[in-house]
Formats: sequence, structure tokens, C-alpha cells
Amino acid sequence: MTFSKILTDWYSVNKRQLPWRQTTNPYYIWLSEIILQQTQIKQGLPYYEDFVSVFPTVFDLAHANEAEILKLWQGLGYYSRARNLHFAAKYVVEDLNGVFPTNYKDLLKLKGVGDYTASAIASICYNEVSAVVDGNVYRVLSRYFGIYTPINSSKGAKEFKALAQELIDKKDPATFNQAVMEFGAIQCKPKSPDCTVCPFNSSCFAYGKDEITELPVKIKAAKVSKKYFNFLVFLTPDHTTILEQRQGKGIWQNLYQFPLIESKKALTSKELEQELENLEVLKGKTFDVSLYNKNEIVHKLSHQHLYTQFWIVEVDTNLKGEIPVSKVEDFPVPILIGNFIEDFNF
DNA sequence: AACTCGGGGGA
DNA sequence: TCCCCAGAGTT
Repeated sequence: MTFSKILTDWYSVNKRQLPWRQTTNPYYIWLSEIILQQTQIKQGLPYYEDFVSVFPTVFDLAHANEAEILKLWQGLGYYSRARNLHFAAKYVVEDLNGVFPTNYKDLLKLKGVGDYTASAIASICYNEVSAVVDGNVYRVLSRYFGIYTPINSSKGAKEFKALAQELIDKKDPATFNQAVMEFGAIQCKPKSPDCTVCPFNSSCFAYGKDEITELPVKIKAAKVSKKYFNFLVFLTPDHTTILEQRQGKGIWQNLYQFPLIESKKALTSKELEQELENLEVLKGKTFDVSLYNKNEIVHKLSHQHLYTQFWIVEVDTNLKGEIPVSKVEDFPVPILIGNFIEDFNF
């Protein structure tokens, strides 16, 4: 039996029923693939249901406001996916009359669609023979064939793509692609897979050589940096506060937050009050500051740790740019802010 | 080629 | 604590 045959036989028995497996409509496949980038199915599934429900067609998505899309995306992370989703939807509607590209090459032109996603959509929707390479594929192939090339190197990317392209079932690329990913997710898991029940265990390199824990090889990332965030939660007599939209390039782009003072280290109340003296919005006003969380909240991201303090700033008058506290929940915010809002309960 | 971009979950 | 997740865009 060929690699492909063993794999797809396994798939026909073990595959999970998932909503995006009931359709080949490129809008739904695209939506699911973007949501599932770097995201486990368990986490992404409810977001997929929400998006399909709120935006049943690409036209609905294209005509939405970015903030509305970000709000629905809130908590899922990698928010550029949501912004690019909106951008690409507008492109499809305005430049392509609402019709998705029908091949790998043209799918790549959609913002947020890279090599993996273009191959996934092209194969699933149009039966194009284009192999997907995601984290699952790297793991399955590196273990089965004993490939030690680092998966997060350009050499590795080319090597695994070429191998997957050789192995793919030319008659049914859609099933092969989904099968290899499902196999990686369920059977050939990152940690302690049960190789005794694996259909490949008689010929798998890693299992035979006891190298499961060594493969795949990945170059370690640099150490995480620390940042100190001080969020200013203003409260006025009229029950208003201030939310600002994050500008520029960095993290949480276009999401909202309480006014932020970043510092080199954790600030004391005295030090924070000094900072507030320089704040334009508080010029000539009297205010009272208290620290909401006695212990720093450490929000851990893959590449930085955010040591966070929320400061309640009660002022005696109204403020420029204020919004009613009852509206705070309408804005898309990072989960760090969202958790505070929920806990504080205004 | 290296860096940046989130948040949840498993062991 | 460390690693992984249906990766992509920027520098």
C-alpha cells in the first residue's frame, strides 16, 4: 500500500465531523482556514460558527466595519488575520464581483492567504494538486521519513513542501491534504502519541529508531522580553471613561484599550502620579489614584511578557474623548483588557 | 533569514 | 514551565 492509501484509509475511519467539511464553498473554506491558522480546532470552532452566522456571505463581510469584525474576533489573537480578512473580502467583492479566485496562484493574492492557505483552498474547493504543509504535516513527515532539517528554516519549508507534493494523491488531493492534517492532530500528536495503534508503525522511522521525541527539529526562538504596562481607568462623576484605539504597527493594532503608560519597571503610586501630572487630559483637574490589582497581572504572549497594573483614576469633572462606561463592552479589546472589564464590572 | 504577531491548552 | 496550534507579513 502507498503512503497516501494508508493515510486516506485511516482518515475515512477516524475523521471528525466538522462544519467546514460539509461544504466546498470557497468563502466558508477560506473563513475556516484563516481562523484555524496557528489555532486549535477546539478554540477556533465557536468563532467559525459566529462568523458564518453574522456574515453568511463575502458581501456581508466586505460591507462590515473593521471594528465589528475585530469585536467578533476578540480573544482569538493574531488580529492581523481579522484585518486582512476584511481587506481580502473587500477585494473579492469590489474587484472580483464577489467570486473567489479558483487556483493556488490567484488565491495567493488575497491578503492573509499564504502558501498553506492557498493550497488548502485550491485543493479542497477546486481539486488542485497542491500539497499543504502545516505544523501537522511537518511532524508526520519528519517522523515517518526521519527528516532532521529544521522545520522553521527556509530549507526545511522547501524540502517538506516538495516531499508532500510527491506524496499527495493526484486523483484526490482534497482528501489527502485533510487526511494528513487530521492524522497529525489526532494520531501523530506532538506529545506521547500512541504508536502501537498507528497504521504506519511498521515502517515509521521515528518509531523504529525511538526518535519520536526528537522529531520534528525546530530552531528555538529568542527569549521573551518584559514590558510594564500601566492602564489608566478613568472614572468621572457622570460614569464615563476613556478608551483609545491603538495606532501604528505593533501588537493589538486597531484594538481599543484604556490610556496606557509604559514604564521600564513596575511603578509605585507616587511614580504614577508624577506621570499623570504630564498628561494633557488631566491638566488643571483634581484626581485620585488607586491601584486596582495589588498583584501585577502577567500576561504571557509567545514573545513578550506584559507586567500589568490597572490604575483607577477618579476625576471631578468630565474628560475630553470620554465615553459612557456602559459602552465599554462594545469595543474590540485585547483579552487582557477584556478580562479586566469583566472583573471590574463598572 | 530573522522578527513580530495572541491566546488557550496539554503534560 | 515549555511547547504547540490547519501561518503570514514585514524588515
